Amino acid sequence: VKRNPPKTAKVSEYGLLGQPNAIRTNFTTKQLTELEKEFHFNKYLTRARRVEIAATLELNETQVKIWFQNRRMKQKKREKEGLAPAAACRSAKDASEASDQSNCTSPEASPSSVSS
Amino acid sequence: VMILRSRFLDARRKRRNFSKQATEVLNEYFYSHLSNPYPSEEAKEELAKKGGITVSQVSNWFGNKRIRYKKNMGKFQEEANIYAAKTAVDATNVVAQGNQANSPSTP
DNA sequence: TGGGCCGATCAATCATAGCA
DNA sequence: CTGCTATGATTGATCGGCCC
Repeated sequence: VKRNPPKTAKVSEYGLLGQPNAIRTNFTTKQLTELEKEFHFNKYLTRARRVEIAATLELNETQVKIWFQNRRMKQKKREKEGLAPAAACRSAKDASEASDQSNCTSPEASPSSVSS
Repeated sequence: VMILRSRFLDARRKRRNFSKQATEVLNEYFYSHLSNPYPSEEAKEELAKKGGITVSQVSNWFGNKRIRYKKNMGKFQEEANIYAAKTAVDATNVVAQGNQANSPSTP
């Protein structure tokens, strides 16, 4: 249960190649939209689906895999903080959290400021 | 360009700086565990409670702190001296040490 | 033995807060 | 008001561990 610290000799041990390695990929809005859509359909991917999506979005299978992984973690985190801090939000026994977006404590404003 | 983004995808970035209390608690832990600034889940929960913030915020704070500290230790020397000695659970080196005016006050 | 997933972290970046 | 720095949050990607 001990998380280690600086174990990773070097997460960034690339320096000795001079090759712009694994730089942060910037997914396009379209790619993100598609990934998100697929995620709501299935939280987990099958090999076939992964290949398909990767091809469609012009991404690596790994990138698609990692995206889903991070997305699942993100959702889990949201669910967790969406209920805990809302202790005094309602009854504290049931947990009817469906998919996403169901926060009582989200004073989000909708600044409909689009384009410029 | 069109990646103007943020408005819909991350519109929640309406951050507010942490309270003095929270910052105090976090820094105290960080500098008193400089050799291993990785609080356990339990420690994070306690820090969160003490600081009045969420566990995620504690994690974010440590993540940012670790990286930024590493990137420019000199810039944090001052606050390091302020918080360090308090709970010298560990006194391993980091870079430049040598001065230790500890045991000032122990709450 | 190899691949996927989880949990934690890293590292770069975004957007705002805060101060001179 | 302007410019720059401090700082909280987000996220693609990595690392070690676990399971099958």
